[in-house]
Amino acid sequence: MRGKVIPFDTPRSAATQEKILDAAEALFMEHGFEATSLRQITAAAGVNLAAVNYHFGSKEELFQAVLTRRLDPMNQERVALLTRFEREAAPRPLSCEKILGAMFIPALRLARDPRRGGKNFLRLLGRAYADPAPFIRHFLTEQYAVMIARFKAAFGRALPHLPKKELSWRLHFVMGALSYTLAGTDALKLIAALNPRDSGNDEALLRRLAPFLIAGLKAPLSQDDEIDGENAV
Amino acid sequence: MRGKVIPFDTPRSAATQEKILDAAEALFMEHGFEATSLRQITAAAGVNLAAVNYHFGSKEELFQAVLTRRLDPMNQERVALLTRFEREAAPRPLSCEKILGAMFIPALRLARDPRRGGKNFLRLLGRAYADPAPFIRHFLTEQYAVMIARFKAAFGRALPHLPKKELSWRLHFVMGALSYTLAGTDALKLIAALNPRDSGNDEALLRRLAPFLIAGLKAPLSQDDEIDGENAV
DNA sequence: TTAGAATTCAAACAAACGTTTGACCGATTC
DNA sequence: GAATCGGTCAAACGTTTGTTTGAATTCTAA
Repeated sequence: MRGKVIPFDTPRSAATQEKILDAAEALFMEHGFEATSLRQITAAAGVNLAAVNYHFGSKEELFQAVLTRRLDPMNQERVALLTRFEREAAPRPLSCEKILGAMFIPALRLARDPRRGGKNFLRLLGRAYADPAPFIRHFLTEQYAVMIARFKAAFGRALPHLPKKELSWRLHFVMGALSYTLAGTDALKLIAALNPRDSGNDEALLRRLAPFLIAGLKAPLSQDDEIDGENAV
Repeated sequence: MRGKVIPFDTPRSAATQEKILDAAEALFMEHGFEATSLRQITAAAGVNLAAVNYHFGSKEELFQAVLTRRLDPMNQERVALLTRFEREAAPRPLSCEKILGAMFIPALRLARDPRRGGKNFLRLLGRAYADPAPFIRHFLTEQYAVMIARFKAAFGRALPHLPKKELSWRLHFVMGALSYTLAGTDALKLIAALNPRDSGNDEALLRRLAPFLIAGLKAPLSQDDEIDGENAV
């Protein structure tokens, strides 16, 4: 037999699946994919060890399910928001601020909603971005492809003077700063240390990040912007 | 007996140690810490399985040795370069460009030098930044503490209008974009796709990154820079 | 109420892990 | 030339890993 049959969602099945997903989300976030065992997950979820393979097929498929559960709705929300902003602004092109807002607001909403995993999931997502496992990279690339393409087009209209190549790079840097920030164990501690009032919510963090990224995106196109290495090398 | 005795470096010992470090560097870079086994490493290095524990004590200590070998000299070089730039510019404060140059140039030199691991090591470093393992985070924090403090002070002088809190955040974002960029499996492919001429060297990548980050660092201080969520939430 | 499917469960599977051991080799030293 | 020491080696250590199995249990439907 090739492959295995994942059962339908009866009420009973859905309950244990959710317990597994919740426990896996927390543990994968804490220790990463490789360092988290199915025994830890099933113990934390209060279900039998075999339940993961029964309901999800394998550890890898469980990980993908953990990501999909939150990521899919969030990315759909992002595209929908971008579309709405564009319609509201038409026929004028959208500003960088608005576009970045369309990326951040759904993430912020998710971070604020404990029922949807809250901050935990964003940290997991940031970690996944840096994970070397091929199946994770492949999964994320697929999951993000349409959204990224959509936003790249929007940024292209907002920054018409930028060559496509340069834009691709800058968006790459944006994703980097974003995922690193989200993944940050240290970042959350940094927040708490610097501004105890904001402690515990990623919102303040992302609101700090946005102006930084916008300035980078809007940076003048460099003919030859030295980092001044000539007299040093 | 607490701990174990790591032998002195006789010529024979040094040779196998280096073979192990080289193989470990490549494999840790490719698969991460957890997903790389000592058997893979010793097989690739052409040494006996027990050699790792004999020469380094444990897998964790091997990983730290892999990082230290390159990171320690590079960070010393960074601080030395910063000091030199400051002396040359005195009594005027250093520009952001120069400061960032002091961070990037040693990294570029390392990336260009195949004898020192070249690109491989920078990718490994980027990965390590995102690794959840406590011993890695602890190690990096210690290893970077003095360098970061030194650069933060320099940036503080270059951007006197920025509150310390804001500066801490922006430096955090800089480190994020930098490490994500270095770690990027995809980034290198991106380079090759966008500009085959530059293919294979991280230099072009970092030269693109610098202006982006400088613009972010210099971004005006936001009183309340909306990402415009009010009418969307 | 009973047949049958869906789910749970304890137990076992083979494989891989990091680490340790004790015999063995080769050079250096007394 | 015997003793010593640093180093290598094959083999085994005890755990832990993801996955599978087949019997018990719970639910569903006729």
